[in-house]
Amino acid sequence: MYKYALVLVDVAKLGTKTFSYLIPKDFKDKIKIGQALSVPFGPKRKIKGYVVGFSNYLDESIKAKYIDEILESEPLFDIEYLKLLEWVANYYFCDIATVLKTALPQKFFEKNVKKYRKPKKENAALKEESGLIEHNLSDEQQKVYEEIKHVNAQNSLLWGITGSGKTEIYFKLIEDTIKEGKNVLFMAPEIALVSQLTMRTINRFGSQNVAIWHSSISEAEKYSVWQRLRQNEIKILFGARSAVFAPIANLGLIIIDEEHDTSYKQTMPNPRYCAKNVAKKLAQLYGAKIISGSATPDVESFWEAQNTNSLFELKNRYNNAQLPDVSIIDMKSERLEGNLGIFSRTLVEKTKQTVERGEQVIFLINRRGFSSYTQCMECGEVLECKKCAIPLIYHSQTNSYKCHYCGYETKAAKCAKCSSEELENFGTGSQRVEEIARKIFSDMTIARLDSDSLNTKNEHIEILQKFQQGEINILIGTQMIAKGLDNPNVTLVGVINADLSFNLPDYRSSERGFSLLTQVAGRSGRGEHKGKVIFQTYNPDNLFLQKAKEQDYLSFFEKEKELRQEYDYPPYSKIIRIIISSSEDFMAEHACVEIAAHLENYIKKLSLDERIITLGPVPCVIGKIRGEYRYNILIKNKLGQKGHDTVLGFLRRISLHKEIKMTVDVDPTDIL
DNA sequence: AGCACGCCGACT
DNA sequence: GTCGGCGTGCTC
Repeated sequence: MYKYALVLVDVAKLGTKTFSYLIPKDFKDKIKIGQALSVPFGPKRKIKGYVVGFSNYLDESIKAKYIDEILESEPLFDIEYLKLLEWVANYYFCDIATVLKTALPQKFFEKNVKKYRKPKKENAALKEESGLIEHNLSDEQQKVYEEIKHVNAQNSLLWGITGSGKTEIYFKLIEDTIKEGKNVLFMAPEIALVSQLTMRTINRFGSQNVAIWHSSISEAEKYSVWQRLRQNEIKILFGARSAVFAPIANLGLIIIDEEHDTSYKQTMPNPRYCAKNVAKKLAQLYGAKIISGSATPDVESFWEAQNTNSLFELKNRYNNAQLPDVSIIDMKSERLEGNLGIFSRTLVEKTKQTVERGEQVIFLINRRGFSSYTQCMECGEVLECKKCAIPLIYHSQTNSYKCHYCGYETKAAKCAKCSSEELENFGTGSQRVEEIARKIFSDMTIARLDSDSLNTKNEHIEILQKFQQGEINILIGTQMIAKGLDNPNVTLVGVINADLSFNLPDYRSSERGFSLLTQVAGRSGRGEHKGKVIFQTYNPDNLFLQKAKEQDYLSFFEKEKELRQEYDYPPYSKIIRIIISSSEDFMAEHACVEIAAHLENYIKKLSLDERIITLGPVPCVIGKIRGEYRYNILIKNKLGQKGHDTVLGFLRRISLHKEIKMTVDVDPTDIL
């Protein structure tokens, strides 16, 4: 029996440090790894902590105190789980307490933790509709399924064109895993897709032992699901990004659907983890397998799958549905011929024809709000957020101007410089598309779906349901409608401004643009009728737009790979982005210059400057957010784990003036 | 994070 | 003389 318990204390900044506490005699048999405790800390505080290890030795200079109380009778996690958290903290440059805060249900951090009691009622949201339904796989699906089943690789990538029936293969693998007595984590990029998939799964496997985990699930529910997972009462857990941290007992299979989707990466608070990457570690620790799937895989994932012989392809649409016919409309010639509107004549005509045939239409406009910027007609000033260096976006719905970064909103329609009220809105957002569409297609039913149109929680689902039932002729939406929508009656997709997707100053913008356009094109013609897709553009010659028109991922990949290699971008390097910010512009800049110089020097001294390339400092593309001025250092690491450790090790030793903030983003999804 | 200790300016 | 400013450092 051990004398001391090593306790991870629930205090930020002390994340990686553990404290030793004496174990009282009557606690000896009860204390296990992962147990939540109350411990004395400092002269007059009692705080929460978690057991992360044991020891018999303690330095003589330290006088240990006794553990105060056991807060949960059962441990919250096991040793492997702890290793996962430690790995996340190390890799993503934060402390383990921060990871713990993200990973565990908030209920565990409340002051008065009650002992867990099993809920009397079963989860009401999950209604069982039917038992096990057998689905026949097509020959191609069957072949791919067998291959994945017998491959040795831990991670497999299922690359299947839109509508090829990847889900059926997932289901088959889930079935096998459950038969082996193991459990499954099924991740989808966002909540709407999680719900859709959950319904399908329940119809297939029944509601027993299925649970959901994402950011909109209540804390009480998470708490209860956590306990059920720990007790091996759940066989399939569905979830978004945060579900990688759910403590699934006996994990056998992880499915990552739509793996190209950037919402697997948490961008905002620390830990800025990517659930795909965490899943890899999780699979390693528990000996589980991963199946990722997409029609347009992440360039890095595809590259890796190719190089590890773990790429599996579905070439045909299920039921032999044909891929849609895509055409590009040059909006410049449209203008020259006198059409100054946002809809090309072809799109208007095709829309009318489609709706007349009783089929449905989707318009994609990759920008919410009414316009893209508002300019003063007296002095030329563009309305800008006071706290962020980006334009305010006019919203016709609320008749106000909003900052899409900090959420600032104002009704004041006045130029900040000359107070003129002569303002004009330029550019096209989803609300303008809706307004104009309602005029042109006045006899049709039109609905808009973007993050502003969601007044009530269920509105999103209601609109989608109406659309699925054919009550809506035209659905206008931002990228959220490009994902997963499976309506066989949609035969026309119009992309209002295909250029928007490619023009961000970011190394991944081609990839995002290609993937968005391919995904949204894939919504068209999923049923018996062949689909049509129209990309409207001012840059008809854009190479990646051409590739998206041809729906040729492989050719896109080859081209993109060349560019990435030329500029040392992933997969030929790993990126670490350091953002230095401060409310004082010059302080941020000065600190950033200094850090960049020191870092560069350090790397040079180690003679690693050939393989660890530092860029910067440069002002961020968005130079100010929420009143904080921002500067960038970009590191391209071609030295793998060693390079990573070198850079993060250096950063950990930096101490900063209190006016200066440093944010480290490992493997960022964008570098704005 | 808190909470103490500690070393300098204006006050009953 | 002391009350209190928050800079610095420690918490098993």
